[in-house]
Amino acid sequence: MENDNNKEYSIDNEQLARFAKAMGHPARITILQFLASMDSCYFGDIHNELPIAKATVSQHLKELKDAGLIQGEIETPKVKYCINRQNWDKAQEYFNTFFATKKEKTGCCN
Amino acid sequence: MENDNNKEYSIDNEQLARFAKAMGHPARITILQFLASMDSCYFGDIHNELPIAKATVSQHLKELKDAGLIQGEIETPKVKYCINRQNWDKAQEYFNTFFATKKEKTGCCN
DNA sequence: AACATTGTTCGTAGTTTTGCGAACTACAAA
DNA sequence: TTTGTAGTTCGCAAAACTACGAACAATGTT
Repeated sequence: MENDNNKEYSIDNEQLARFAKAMGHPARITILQFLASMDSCYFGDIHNELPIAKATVSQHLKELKDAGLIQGEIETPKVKYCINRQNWDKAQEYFNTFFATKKEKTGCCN
Repeated sequence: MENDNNKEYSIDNEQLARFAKAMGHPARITILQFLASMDSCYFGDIHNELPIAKATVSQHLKELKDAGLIQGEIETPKVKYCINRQNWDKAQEYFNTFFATKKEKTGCCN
């Protein structure tokens, strides 16, 4: 009988991959780091930190928002962004757990 | 005068984004976790853990190798893969530092 | 009302990613 | 020599990503 393992990705792995993917671009890393270093700030300030057009910045912010890492709030006429601390902590935990993976098996080819 | 900040991504941010991007797919997370849990194993064992064709697995492995997170070694007629511990540790440090970002500024919109 | 400010959304273009089957390479065994 | 095993590479297609300028929306100012 074939080894019909659970051939799907676990929810945790999906979630971790999702966080990682959101962090998978230097502009988004820069945005996250910038936001993490303060309470909050406006779109314009973020745009000012980056070498790309505002339309592109807006897109990156949307992706980070979709991944749950940041949140935005309209403060007419500006838009204030900040880290979503809850998910930020969650992401940190995911990464910590991931890198803490211990060698539990002997390896399938020893 | 315009605030002509350093409009480029730092090497560190590029590197972190690179690692994150490599981790930005559930299949690759699964592979990394699998390899991290043992000393090493063969392509076939990895393929066996995943719900995708071998050609696709091979591609994912190549990406992880390019990102420096794993390494492969021919052991005719098989190919043995393992975590690149040096870069793994480096990645871990990058993520740790990233998530440890402290609020040093008051925020540009307080 | 006309204009300025702040961002988002749209349309477009080019690149990259993801995935697969088929073909191929390298070696070992029958 | 033919066959089998273990993976990689190729060629292709669909989807997603990255980026930009232009157009737009929402509000405030003159």
